[in-house]
Amino acid sequence: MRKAKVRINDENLQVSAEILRALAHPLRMKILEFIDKHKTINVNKIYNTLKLEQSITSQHLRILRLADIVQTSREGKFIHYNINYPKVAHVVKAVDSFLEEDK
Amino acid sequence: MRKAKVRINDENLQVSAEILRALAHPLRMKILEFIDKHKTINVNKIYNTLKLEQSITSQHLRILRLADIVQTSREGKFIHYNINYPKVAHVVKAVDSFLEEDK
DNA sequence: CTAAAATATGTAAATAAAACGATGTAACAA
DNA sequence: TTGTTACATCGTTTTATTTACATATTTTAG
Repeated sequence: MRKAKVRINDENLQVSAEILRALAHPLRMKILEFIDKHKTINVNKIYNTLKLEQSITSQHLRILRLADIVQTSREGKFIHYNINYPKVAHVVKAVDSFLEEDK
Repeated sequence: MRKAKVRINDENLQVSAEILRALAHPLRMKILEFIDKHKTINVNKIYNTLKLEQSITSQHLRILRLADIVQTSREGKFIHYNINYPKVAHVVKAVDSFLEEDK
């Protein structure tokens, strides 16, 4: 099956690299997996369960938010995090088609 | 289509993050794309065509080599770089299944 | 053997990211 | 109100990455 090949310009490279950077941290991946596992979950649960510092957790969540990898919704005092699956799928697809043996 | 869900341990997280980090740099992505485009190519062609410094190019290639994203073969004075597609595919698949909506 | 070409590596300086602790803000409960 | 909980952000220190330049290594040509 022949796949479409995406030719990438410098701006795209910058953006793609930024998103990959956001993913490329063990703690962030762990947090993401945790959110994923629960579909939606608040910050307290994340850092208590994973035994992380509150501020560190918030900072990593911020990076994920800025990269648009997660989304939030407030419910009273709580802020629920959930994964932006379309975005993740997009990233995966981008890396996939960016380097593709079958031209 | 239901996909297999990979539960990931700390070591896997570390390894995945390392590979993603190697990918997550605009210049490295540019170099990778260039290698990809040519299937196999030497360092000279890379830095001359992309207008990069020789040592910087070598240093980024080193990072890609250590992450096992590219492979090399020597032919006389020249060292040919080519992409380790199975590895890239593996990374893509890992990210893909790591965060997967369909459980 | 010596010189030059192709590539890699060492290292210092610059820059960026991470961690840490403290403070800020919003929502709610008393 | 005031206090407390949930979360975010700020300022600083620590650590990692990137760049830049010089030097080293390997191979080949002369």
